[in-house]
Amino acid sequence: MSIFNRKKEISIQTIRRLPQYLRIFYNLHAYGRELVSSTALAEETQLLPIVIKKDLQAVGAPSKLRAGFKVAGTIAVIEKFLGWNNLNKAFLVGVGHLGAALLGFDGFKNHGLEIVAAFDTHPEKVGNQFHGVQVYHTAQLATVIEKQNLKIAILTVPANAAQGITDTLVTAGIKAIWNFAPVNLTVPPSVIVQKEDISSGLAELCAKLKSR
Amino acid sequence: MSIFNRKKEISIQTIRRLPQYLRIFYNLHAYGRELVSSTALAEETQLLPIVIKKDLQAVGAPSKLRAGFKVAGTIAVIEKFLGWNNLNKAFLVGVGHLGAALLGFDGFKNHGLEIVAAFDTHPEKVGNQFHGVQVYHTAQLATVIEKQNLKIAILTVPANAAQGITDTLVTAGIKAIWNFAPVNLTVPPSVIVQKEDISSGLAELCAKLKSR
DNA sequence: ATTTTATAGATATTTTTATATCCATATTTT
DNA sequence: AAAATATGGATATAAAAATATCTATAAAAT
Repeated sequence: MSIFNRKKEISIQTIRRLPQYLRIFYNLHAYGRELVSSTALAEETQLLPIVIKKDLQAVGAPSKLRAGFKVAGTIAVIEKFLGWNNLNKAFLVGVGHLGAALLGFDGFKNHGLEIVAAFDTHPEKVGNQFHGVQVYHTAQLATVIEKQNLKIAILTVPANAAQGITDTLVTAGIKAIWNFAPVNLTVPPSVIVQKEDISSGLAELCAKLKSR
Repeated sequence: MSIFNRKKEISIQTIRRLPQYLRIFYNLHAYGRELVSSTALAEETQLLPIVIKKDLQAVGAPSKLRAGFKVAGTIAVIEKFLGWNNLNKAFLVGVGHLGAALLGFDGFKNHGLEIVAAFDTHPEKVGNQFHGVQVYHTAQLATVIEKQNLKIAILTVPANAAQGITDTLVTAGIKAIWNFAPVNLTVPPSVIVQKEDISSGLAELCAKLKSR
């Protein structure tokens, strides 16, 4: 490996903090602020200034020495890094409590995500709209995916259905699955799976509570 | 600090993996399995055997040399470590899409959590039940908290309301807040805040997707 | 004009977390 | 009965992430 193709890797923890920064920068921008220092951000985020400084430097946020990071420019680089500067079409499978809640979450527009279709098997859901999103029968998955050339799936089905649906998604050419089902999905290496599990957070909370 | 009161700290990452183990152990137990090896668990979880071994050793899971970890005994130590062996009463503030979804999530029983009350300000919600949980007006927060001696709050209100509600909760003597609002709450050091933010997961997903 | 100060920038250090290696032993295989 | 093997247990190493330290500089204060 030469020194030329060695791009500076950005750590996962840094990536996970970016949305938080982005939110704050949006607010600053709305208020007309043009510069903000890492110490000011630290107060807002309850992180250490050095963490913020390194995170923003890692994504190449523009700055002015002794003055802070440039608000507009930093928004641009974070959005570009995450691909949130234009909308990715996605769809959701499993219109249960959580699935419906996600369909109703309008914050996704700011996160580069547009949910264009939903799928379920229950007759009383299929054919209706949830928060403006049309619900199709799961049997139509492959067809709709192909027709609309969709790449991102949000999986909010019960645990026992998750792997079956996943196999269908993979066959249909899906590139990324945001998995809210409490299962470890088996997929080929070319497919990205991002697992979401709130019980981890609850475990953390309970452990801290116990040790008090 | 003497060497005596130095208890082996369990890492946060280990704690966050415990619910996953617990789920698998519940299944194994239901199937009558008495022992399971770290290699078998590794296949199921897609983690490395060494990670699982160290995690389980950290919480003091009982094992049999050359045979694996004892299913029933490991369930017991994990549950005890997390305090999930008996139910903690909790309540939820903010019966929006996400709040309602959480009220409908019956998996909390396995996670040591029982939601006994909900709060909101919308007249059409107050006085009704959501998934069997009574919704009170937010103005009654302090009263209900005190009356039922509640310690854990689940916060699913809009960002702009979060800090105000939090101040009320703190005054009422709440010990832990599970925060789903995209805000950094300010609380006294005695109060635990566990922040939940799905946009971090989405950022991770998008970053991986871009770098393909 | 001069001094002070807050900051990005760069580098170094520490801590945390993940991974690898070796060993003793109970189980399985031969 | 003997040999091979898979495993927990213990320790060592490596990688990742967080934190600290130092420097140059532009802005603010004097």
